[in-house]
Amino acid sequence: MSLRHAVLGLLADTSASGYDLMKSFETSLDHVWHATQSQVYGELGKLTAAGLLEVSDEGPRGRKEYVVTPAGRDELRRWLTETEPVRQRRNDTLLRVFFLGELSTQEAVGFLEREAERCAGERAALEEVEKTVGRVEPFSVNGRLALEFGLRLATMQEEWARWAAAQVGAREKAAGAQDGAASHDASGRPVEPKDPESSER
Amino acid sequence: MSLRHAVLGLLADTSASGYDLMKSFETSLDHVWHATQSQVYGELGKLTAAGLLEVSDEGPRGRKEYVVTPAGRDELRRWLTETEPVRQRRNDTLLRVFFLGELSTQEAVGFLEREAERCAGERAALEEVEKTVGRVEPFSVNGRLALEFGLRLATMQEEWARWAAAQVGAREKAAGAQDGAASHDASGRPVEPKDPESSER
DNA sequence: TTGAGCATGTAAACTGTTACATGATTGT
DNA sequence: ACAATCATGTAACAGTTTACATGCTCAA
Repeated sequence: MSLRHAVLGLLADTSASGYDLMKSFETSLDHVWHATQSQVYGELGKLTAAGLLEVSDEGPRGRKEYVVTPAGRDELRRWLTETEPVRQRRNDTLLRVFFLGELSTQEAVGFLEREAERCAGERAALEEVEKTVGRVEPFSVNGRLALEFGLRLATMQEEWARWAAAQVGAREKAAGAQDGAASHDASGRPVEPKDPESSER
Repeated sequence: MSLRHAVLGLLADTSASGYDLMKSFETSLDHVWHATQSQVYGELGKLTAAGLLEVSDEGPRGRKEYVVTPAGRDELRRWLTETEPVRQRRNDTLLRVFFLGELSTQEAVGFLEREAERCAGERAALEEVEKTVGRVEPFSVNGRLALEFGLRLATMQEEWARWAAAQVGAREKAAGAQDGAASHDASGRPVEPKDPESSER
C-alpha cells in the first residue's frame, strides 16, 4: 500500500501535477518504487477524496496541481515513524538459482556469469548517475543515500554471482575427477555429484 | 508471472501435492518467492490444464500428487535459459529514505539505526539456518547459493544503514555548528542545512 | 475421542499492468 | 502545419492477499 506514501512523499517536498509526479517516478524513484501513470492518477484521486491532498491550482490543458494537506503530512509522518518497512519477498534471479539443477553445469555457470555482467553494467550506470547529479539540488539529499545503496547492492550482487559461478564450476570439476566422464544424463541434465567438498568463501 | 515457474521448478525436483509445495514455499522459498496457499492451488490447476503438469497419484484426504510433464520441463528450461530475470522495482525501506527529510535528524538517524538492527537480526537468523541445514540434502544444493546471497545482502544492508545514519548525523552537526541552535522549525521538521560538506565514504 | 496436522478449494477485495482514448499548447 | 510534449483519464485483464469453508486421518 506504499504507492500512496510515495505520492504523499513527493508532494510533501513540492506541490506538483500528476504529470510532474510521473517524471519523478520515472527518474529518481524508478528503481525504488516503480509506478505506472494509471496508478498515479488513480491514487491522486483517492488521496484527494480521503482529504490527504488538495487541488491547489488548475493550469492550461486541464493541469491540476496538488498540495499535501496537514492530514496528509500527518499520515506521511505516521507511516515513516510508526510502521515497519515491509521487506521484499520476491527475487526472480534467486528463484532461478534454486532451479539451476535443471541446467547443465555449463549453462548454470553461463547464467551466473551473465548475471554478474548485468550487475556490472548496472553499477556503471549508477556511477554515471552519481557523476551527473554532482551537487545539483533537485536530486534529493536523501536520494543520494539511496543511490549509494544501489551502488553497494550492484557491487555485492556481482561479487556474489562470480563466487556462485565458481562454486558451480567447481562442482563440475569434482564430478569429472571422480568418474572421468561428462556428468550429464541423456536428457542433458546434470547428474548430482556425491560429495562436492567445495568451499572457498 | 514466475509463480508458475516456481511451482514447476519445485515439482521438477520431486513430485508433490499442493500441501507439500506450500511447505517448500514457507521454508526454503519464503524469502525468494513468497506465495500463498490460494495461489499455489490455483496455479496447480492452471498448469495441469495447460498440460505442464499431471496428477500422478491420489492419496487419502483427497491428496493429489503432481508430476511435471515433458512439456513442463521444457517450459522450465526455456524460462531459465531464454528469458531475462525481471529485477526488483520496489523497496519499501529505500522509499522511506527518500522522504527522511520529513523527520527530524534524530528521528531519521533512529530510523536508519533500527534498520541496521533489523538487518543484523536477519543475518543472525540466516547464520542459524546455515548451521542447521549443515550437510542435509533436502535443502537444495543451489538453495545454498541463495542463502549465501541473503547473508551478503543482510551484511551489506547493515553496513549501509550504519553509514547512512552517520551521514545524516553529520548533517545535524554541521548545521548546529553554523547557527548554534537546534535545526528544527516549529513543526518539528528539519531545516535544510545550506551546505553540509560531509563526506567519508 | 479429540486435537493436531493433512488436504483442498472458493470468493471478494485489492493492487498492478497494458492498452486505449482524447485533447490542448508550444515552438519551429 | 506539424511534431513534440503536456496533460488527464478509463477499461480490461492479470496477479496477489485475506478470509472463509470444508472435511479426512492418525496418533495419543
